[in-house]
Amino acid sequence: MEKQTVTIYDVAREAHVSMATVSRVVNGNSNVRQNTRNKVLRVIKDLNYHPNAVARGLASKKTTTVGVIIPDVTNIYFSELARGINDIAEMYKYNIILASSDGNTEKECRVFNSLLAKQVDGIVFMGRDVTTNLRKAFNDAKVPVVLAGTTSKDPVEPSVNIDYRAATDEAVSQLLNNGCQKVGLVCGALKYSINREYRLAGYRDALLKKQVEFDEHLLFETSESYQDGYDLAPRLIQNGIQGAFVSDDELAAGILNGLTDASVNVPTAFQLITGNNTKFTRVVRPELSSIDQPLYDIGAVAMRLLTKLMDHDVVANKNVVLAHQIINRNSTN
Amino acid sequence: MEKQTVTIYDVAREAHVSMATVSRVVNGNSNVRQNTRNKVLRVIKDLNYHPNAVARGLASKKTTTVGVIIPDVTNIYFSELARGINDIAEMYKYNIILASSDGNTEKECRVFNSLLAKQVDGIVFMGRDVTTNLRKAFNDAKVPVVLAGTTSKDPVEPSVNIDYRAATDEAVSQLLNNGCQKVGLVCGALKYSINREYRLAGYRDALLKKQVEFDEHLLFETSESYQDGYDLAPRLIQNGIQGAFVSDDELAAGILNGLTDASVNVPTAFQLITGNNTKFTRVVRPELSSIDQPLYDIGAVAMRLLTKLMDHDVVANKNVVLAHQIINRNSTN
DNA sequence: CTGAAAGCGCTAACAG
DNA sequence: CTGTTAGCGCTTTCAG
Repeated sequence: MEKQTVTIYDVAREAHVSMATVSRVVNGNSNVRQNTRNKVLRVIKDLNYHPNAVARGLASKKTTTVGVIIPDVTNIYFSELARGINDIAEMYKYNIILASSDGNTEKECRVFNSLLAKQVDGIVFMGRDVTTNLRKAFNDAKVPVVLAGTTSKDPVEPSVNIDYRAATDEAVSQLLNNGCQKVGLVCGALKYSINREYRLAGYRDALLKKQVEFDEHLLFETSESYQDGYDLAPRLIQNGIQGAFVSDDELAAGILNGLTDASVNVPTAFQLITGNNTKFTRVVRPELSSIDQPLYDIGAVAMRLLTKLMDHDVVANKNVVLAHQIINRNSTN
Repeated sequence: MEKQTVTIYDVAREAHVSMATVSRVVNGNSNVRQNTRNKVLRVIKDLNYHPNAVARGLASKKTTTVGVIIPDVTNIYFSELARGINDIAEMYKYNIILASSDGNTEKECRVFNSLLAKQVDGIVFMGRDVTTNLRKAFNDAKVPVVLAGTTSKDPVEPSVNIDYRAATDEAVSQLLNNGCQKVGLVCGALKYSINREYRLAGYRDALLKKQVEFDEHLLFETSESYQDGYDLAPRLIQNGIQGAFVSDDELAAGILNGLTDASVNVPTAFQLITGNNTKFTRVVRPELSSIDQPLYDIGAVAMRLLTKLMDHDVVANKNVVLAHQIINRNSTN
């Protein structure tokens, strides 16, 4: 006893009008007499008609669906971005096809193409970099792509970020000013432009201003997990560092706890500033000072930018830079 | 200079075969001579043909897309489930349309219907309960729905969970056995069946076994946020409790820190067991003892179950209950 | 303001 | 093994 799907044709027949008219009222086209509209609306309700978005997509060549590529949903940095993206997408009546990339560059390309196959109207990309292959795919696509919280070597694609370089500079400068003789930079793989072109550069900027020479032993490249941070703590101490800027909050939490467990007091003996100001900064003790990135807003603005691009609106600035600040809690003096 | 989309028809023409044949090779149908197949494959590559999933969806009435309803992506409990769902969906070549509900019952219904409009082949629902309206919508839908990490009053829809009642019972029993005279239950709104029908029932089970009388002053209904937990800590102390089972990890983290800041030592003066064993349990100090829910697996199994349902496979048990355990860390003796 | 008709790009019998 | 032929359910000119 399969319930027969009721189509626009059924409605048209029952309402004694044409499919075109039904289509018009469904789509809110004003060119329909009020009387006719009401009649159709009634039949729609009676028949419990629901437009088929797939058919609509095929006919109109617009799916009102956007693709969102995310490295890992369980990473709070990305999920905060995703929430901003989601809320604005919803506001503009777009659905989201979420695709995980695992931060795997090959998979990024694969899911990107699968998103295109689904005829999404646009794509928001989150990742740690944009590889040459991926950039090529972006260019070949006939739908707009915007990067959210994601940098690349050159800012050729539309994007929304904070100024990571300046932010890192500020954080490191503060540490230096706070009396740390040696300040470390702990961050993810330098093969990623976010770390190499922005954070490392900002770190060097700060050093330069203080006329402190760059020492590669104070640069710690690691994966950004709690455990990695915890394990790294002893090495930090051995290197005679009194402070560090850490790219990721979970990583920083690990370092903090590792330090504490090694009886190194934070912030007395070691100061820490982390990079994302996620929930983790407030859960640990002492609470972590952090660069405050407006993650939700970055996602939201990125999605808003995408809607403009999809509507072929003119956008003055395709590379939005949102404001950041440093929030001092108890891991700094 | 819009690039013209190349269709199956273009491929057919260039390869001197029919659309049907092209369709066959694209879909891996074996009924094609190797020679023909190669010829078509070459043309596909030459023309850079990519099948249009929307057209395919309309023609075949299957979109290879599933809907996933989630209260909040930034909630680690749900995002861990989502990861399991995602990975298995990927394995079975399904895309995911992610829809946020904000835990809002009315919105749950709305997004459910919008998912159906998109012609998803099935839906995984995450939430804190299944309202009557929603259940009605589930029943009226002609695609399968499975609940992941989500309970309801009666287990009528397919679902994957742990035995929350037994788990709560165990946790509370342990607290009682550990010498806590008064054990509190701190959980989210009792209007949700997960709290009322399962956690509270489990709490009572434990009490009964120890012949401890139920005291409603030891039951704390609250929203599940870090701050709420922090603010709740003083009240817990005032009520003369020496231990509590807490439904949510962020909530528990707040309580823990609130207790610590009020100079109440955990676990000496107060023991805590939390419910989800997420990252938060290991980031705080002392580390939190917890019920260990296999969140990833719950999501994964739910998605696997959905694939079976979508394929109309026979499934023996539509209400899967996965094993849990209690992990003792440093918030219990 | 309304209707007729031609697709959108693909799958799925059915024939051969 | 391959081709023909209908649609899938809807939008969209184009007439009127």
